[in-house]
Amino acid sequence: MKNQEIAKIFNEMAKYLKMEGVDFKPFAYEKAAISLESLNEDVGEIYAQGGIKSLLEISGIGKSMAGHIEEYLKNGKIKDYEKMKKSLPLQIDELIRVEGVGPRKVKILYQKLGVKNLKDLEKAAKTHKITPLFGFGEKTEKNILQGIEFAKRSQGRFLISKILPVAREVLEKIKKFEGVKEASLAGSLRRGRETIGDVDILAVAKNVEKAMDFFIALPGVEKVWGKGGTKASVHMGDGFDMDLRVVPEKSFGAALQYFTGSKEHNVATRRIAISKGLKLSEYGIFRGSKMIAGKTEEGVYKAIGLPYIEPELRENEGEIEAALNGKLPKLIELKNIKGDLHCHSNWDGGKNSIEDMVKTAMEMGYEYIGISDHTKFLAIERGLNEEQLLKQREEIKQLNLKFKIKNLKFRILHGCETNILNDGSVDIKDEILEKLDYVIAGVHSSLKMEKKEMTSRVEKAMKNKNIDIFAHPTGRIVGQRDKYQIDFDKILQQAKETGTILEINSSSRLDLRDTYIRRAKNKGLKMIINTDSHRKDHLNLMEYGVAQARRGWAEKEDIVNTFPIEELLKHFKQNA
DNA sequence: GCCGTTTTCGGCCCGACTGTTTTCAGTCG
Repeated sequence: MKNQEIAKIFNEMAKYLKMEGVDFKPFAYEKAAISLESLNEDVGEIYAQGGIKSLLEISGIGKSMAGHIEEYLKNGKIKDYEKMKKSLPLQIDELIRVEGVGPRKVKILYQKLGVKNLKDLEKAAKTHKITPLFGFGEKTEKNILQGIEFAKRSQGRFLISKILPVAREVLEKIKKFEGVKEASLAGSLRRGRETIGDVDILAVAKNVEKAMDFFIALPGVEKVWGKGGTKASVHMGDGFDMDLRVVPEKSFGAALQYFTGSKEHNVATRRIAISKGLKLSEYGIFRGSKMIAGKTEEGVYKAIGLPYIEPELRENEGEIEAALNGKLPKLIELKNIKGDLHCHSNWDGGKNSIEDMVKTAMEMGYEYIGISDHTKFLAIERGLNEEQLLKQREEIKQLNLKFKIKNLKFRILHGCETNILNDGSVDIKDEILEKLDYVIAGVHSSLKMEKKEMTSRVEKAMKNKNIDIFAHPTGRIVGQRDKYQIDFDKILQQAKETGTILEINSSSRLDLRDTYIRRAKNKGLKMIINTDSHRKDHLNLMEYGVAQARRGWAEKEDIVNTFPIEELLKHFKQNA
């Protein structure tokens, strides 16, 4: 599918246009990109079927965009884009990732200082070349350096939701390849970590050579790093590396255990093996030279006196002790989820209608969905005001009625995502919030507030008896933004006292993150896993929130949207 | 650059904050 490739180019063209200070055009390019991204059919297919004319039917695609698409499909290039790159040859994406640096600043930095990439930018900032520039200053320079630090930390790692679908596709192909008996993902991807460096795949194959050749010739492979007797390594067009290791069948479990890691967990398990007079390696468990286990992971753990430990727990953060004492958690599973309560519709900045969102939720086997559009403070998301909320409530009421008539067991809940303002109040009147089924509140502005101030700001919001869920509690966005300053212990305490549910956000926020989830669980708090969907296909992100929850040792009972609706409602303040 | 019935031209994605200014541009959500 060329959809994503073209969308990426359109997004970049939008940035170039922004650099030039062009009005509105960038928005048109971004809109076209979103449209392509969320298209279910292959744009190449659409074009092949109906030519330019059918391209024009895609929303946000006009004459000019259709022309670009045609050009790309035919020549693999878009002339206008090539021209832009030539006139300003720099790494926009990289530079823009630095918080506080946007397209306009990038252009100035390039023209005045020749900054082309992150490295140039860092050098310029460190040698204090930025401060004297017109429109810049000391503070900007300092912020840039901080931004670079963050960008560096997250470099080379990819968000799990970007990688897992690609990795799964490859895995399926390998599994189906002739002579492949078994195959599995391993590494941090299998442990469900929020970011992934590279993908590890293990397989058992009759003909190692053939399996390797198949692997390195897969579509999406951009470069082959190498191919040996047991391992092949490639670079994918999506930007990450992927390894395939072919291991003997009798060692598959041991290898899987070893390559799943983490390193810390492996050190601990090997230590236990040693204490029992055994040797654990990626080839198996040995007593002297005799192999006593290794075909399956379960067998490996059993041989050292442990029950099976779920991959998400393998961080040597107490899972070994828990296993020894029979106290391992029974982790929540994706299939336990009965609904999603943080979903946006086209009433605000979302893409799909309430009905479309509902339909998708039903197809997923959910029992309920909660519509929680932004409220008025967030102008960019076209947040709803009091009046609009009431109007929306009417529409939801009608839809619910329709389901009842059709005798379908499904319910739409009506909520909203309010904004916690600087003083801890929210932007919708209480008498309106009271009427909704539930209310989400989140911090969306003044993120650089001081810790004490931010903490009491949120504490105050939690005390509001209409606010049921505190969304994305620490404000971080993976790879983009650090969490804001907040006293998390105090937030946990306040959540406990007020019965506020903490959200685990499945989108690129993945916030709460694993360690915080565990702290919340230990405190006996209830959480909810939501997707924060802005369009229907985002509803699928749920599994990443679940993975994060599993890493935080969460069980079904800790997560309120595993409950049937009647029980779920009991956890909201007004019904408690 | 896209879109459309209140418009085929003139609206679109706005408001707060920051850091820089001396009245505002750029960035962010």
